[in-house]
Amino acid sequence: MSLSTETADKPTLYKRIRADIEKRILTGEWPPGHRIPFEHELVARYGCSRMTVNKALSELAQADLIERRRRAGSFVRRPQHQSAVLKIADIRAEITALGRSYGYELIGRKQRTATAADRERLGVKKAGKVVAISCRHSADNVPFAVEDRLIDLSSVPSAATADFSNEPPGSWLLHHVPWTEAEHTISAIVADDRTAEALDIAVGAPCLVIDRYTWRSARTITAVRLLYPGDSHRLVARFKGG
Amino acid sequence: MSLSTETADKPTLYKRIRADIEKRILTGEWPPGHRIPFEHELVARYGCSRMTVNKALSELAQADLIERRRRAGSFVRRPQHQSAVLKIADIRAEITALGRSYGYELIGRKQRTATAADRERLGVKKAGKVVAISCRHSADNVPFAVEDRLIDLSSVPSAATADFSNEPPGSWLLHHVPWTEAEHTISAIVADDRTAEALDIAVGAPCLVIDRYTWRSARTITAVRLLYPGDSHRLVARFKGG
DNA sequence: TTGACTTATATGTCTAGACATATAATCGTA
DNA sequence: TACGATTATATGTCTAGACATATAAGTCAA
Repeated sequence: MSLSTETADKPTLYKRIRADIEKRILTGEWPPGHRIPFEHELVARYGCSRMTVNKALSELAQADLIERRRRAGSFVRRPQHQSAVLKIADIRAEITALGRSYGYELIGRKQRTATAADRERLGVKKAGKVVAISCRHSADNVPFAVEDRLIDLSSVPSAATADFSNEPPGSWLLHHVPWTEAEHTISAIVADDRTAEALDIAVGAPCLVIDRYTWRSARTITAVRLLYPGDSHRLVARFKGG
Repeated sequence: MSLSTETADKPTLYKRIRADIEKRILTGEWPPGHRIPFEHELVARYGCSRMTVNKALSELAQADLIERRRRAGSFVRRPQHQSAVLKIADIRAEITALGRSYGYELIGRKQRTATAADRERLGVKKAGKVVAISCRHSADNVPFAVEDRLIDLSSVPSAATADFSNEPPGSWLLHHVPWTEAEHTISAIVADDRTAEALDIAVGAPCLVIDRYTWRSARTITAVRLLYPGDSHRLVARFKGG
């Protein structure tokens, strides 16, 4: 029964409708399972055409905030705790975003025909050429992470001639390879001798491990393992894309 | 210049337009930065009204696959490696999904007026009542994770009388608290005496830590710390909602 | 009570227009 | 050459209709 709807505000009408509904869901006023007013009711309430409220509701459905069922109506969805948005920034961007100076150091780079271990790591069957890169990222001259990467040259031939001595391979790939899919696996290990030395931490200290496997339409691009000192690094994942 | 567009297929037209464009982006045929045909060109190609192609493009924009710029056109976006969807399942669901038997054991439960440490952990200023719960999850009778949780009773009064001796608090909250927001922080530690005993691992073994902080519209609900054996547990995050 | 059939209805998709608005491009001027 | 004003244009939003379709709800018979 609220009025104050006919005076046009700054945001567009469908956005206002969407925001109104979103607010009621987020505050808990309309709990999961609650039926949202029918389109024709919203049309009457906001004094607009059905296409306008339809656009608002469609976007809420696309964002998984509501569920639409023919003939039944639209309903608030139960929160899906099991998915969260994990921000895994490009390391250079991550460090500079923290206001710290970024340092990069190429430790080793080898080009070879893929070994059995390489093939398994990349998930490919054929034995093609690969580049193996190992490097270290630092923040304010303190080791931040060590990276151990394999690039499949049959998918990214230009990586054969790319110069990784100044640019980290992650940044290079981001700029040279089109849209990709990726899978991240996160685990924890304790530092062995080599890792401890590279990260300048004690042997046996905890490390956070990110294994990222990247492909594009069933074609492997790269596999990378990142090791962070576990007590100083944090990965933050936030539910609902905040 | 391809025809075969006037014979109606099973999917609706706008979905077909969206799928056509998505495919070209995913295969790399249209790389990041590439300008997608103008709406009026797509209108001509598909022989439909502008609203139809607009709906297709709007959804692609909402999914961050393309970027739309007034007067300039629509462009393929650069892949955003820095965000991935992390599936953090309810532990019971996670274990049963693996086909293993789920075991739950309440270790301790205390109700108290929030201490300074509790208040800091929950991010609240006022000293209200809280419930502190400690429990253990197991899979096939092997320790899977230990949980240490704080619930703010001023936000969730019904938790005061809830019985957590058989139902894990995470599952209970999922069913009793409306839509929430959450932030996850992931780190690594080495097991101390108490943790090692609870998880049946060696002292000094790596552990993956998830700290989850949950709230609803600026109101704190719960803070939980989950400890997993780091060498046996893996968190999988997949880019682009696979 | 149960199952099969019918009907009402809310959403799903689409059209052929309209005006608004941000901005890339162009043109003109200092 | 550099800067400011103008213009053209692609997207952004919206309307008042239309028909399609899945399905909840009601109806009727076995």
